[in-house]
Amino acid sequence: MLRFCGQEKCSIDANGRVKLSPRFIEDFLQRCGGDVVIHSLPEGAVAVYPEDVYQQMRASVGQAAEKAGLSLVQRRILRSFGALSQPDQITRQGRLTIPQAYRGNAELLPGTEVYLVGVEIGIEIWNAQRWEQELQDINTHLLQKGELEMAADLSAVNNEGIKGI
Amino acid sequence: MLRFCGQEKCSIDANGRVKLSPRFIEDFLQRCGGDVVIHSLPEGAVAVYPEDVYQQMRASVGQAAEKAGLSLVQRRILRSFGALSQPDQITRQGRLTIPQAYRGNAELLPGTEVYLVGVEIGIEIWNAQRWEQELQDINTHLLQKGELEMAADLSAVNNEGIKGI
DNA sequence: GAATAAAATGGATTATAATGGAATATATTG
DNA sequence: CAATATATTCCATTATAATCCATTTTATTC
Repeated sequence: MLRFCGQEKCSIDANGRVKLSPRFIEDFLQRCGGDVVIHSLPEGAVAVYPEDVYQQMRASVGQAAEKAGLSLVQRRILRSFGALSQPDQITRQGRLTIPQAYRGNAELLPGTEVYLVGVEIGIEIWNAQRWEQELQDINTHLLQKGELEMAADLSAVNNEGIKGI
Repeated sequence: MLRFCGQEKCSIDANGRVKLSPRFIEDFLQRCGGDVVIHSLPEGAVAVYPEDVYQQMRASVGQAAEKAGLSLVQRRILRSFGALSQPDQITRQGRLTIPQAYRGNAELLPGTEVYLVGVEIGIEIWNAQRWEQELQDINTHLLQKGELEMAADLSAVNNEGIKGI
């Protein structure tokens, strides 16, 4: 079954909350009972992951916590995870409060238009304008990659001859 | 479960105390009953660790006590832990007094705006302005890293050619 | 060593913000 | 077009944060 996909446009209420679409609510309830982790992304948006998904992501980066604190570098790593992530709850009405501290960087202040974007392992919340820009950037990148692939296909003829076709 | 994470903005009261957020209070009570160690960080902030976390960090530096007095390096390590750390208590109202001696270096004088920052193994208390700078530095670094990864994705096409066709 | 002054502590009060629920408006479906 | 479902707004309640004040402790001075 396909989870956490599609996009929905909606707005942030006066208290800094978003109401999720029924599909996303269902996805989160089934996956984690509504216990999620909000993560502030450097590209200017926030991600919402089921708690265990976040734990997995976090663990893959490593860094046994207690050894840290000794070096400036390790403290910065801890900060970048600790400060930029925090637990949250999807209420029984399907609402989610965006943490105060993350609103500025993501431009998600009360009243703004946003997109809820499915990213397969969770969702992301984007300022509407920014999301439209991001979509464009993604497209540009994919097109560039496509061009490079076509070029590589041609140059392969010189180097190896044709295998596949 | 996720502990010691997120950020909260608040201010230092007239007597040099901060009131922790309920989440941090809970984290400390569960972890150590409110017995913490304050450590003055060279980057200009103070860290608050549960006592046992601090002990572990301290232990990982080595059995300095026996070797003490033998080398300048050892003596300096002892000093940096001895002089720059001291025990403290989170009161039953969730307040924490910032030791006089550490207020200057961290710019945490009575009346100033601060951030309480979760760092997974404890929290850090930052002067608000300084923290905003630090966050920006962290974000810039993460963004740069991201850009490099995107570039690598493109150049991978050249190296591998097309496999699929 | 006693008295005074300064500071620190703990509690309580007030103001502000977050929360949950319900009602209304809008969109979607049959 | 009617009925249902979903989104948005509003309001009452609760929780939280900041402020103030009385008490205790510590330091200083005579």
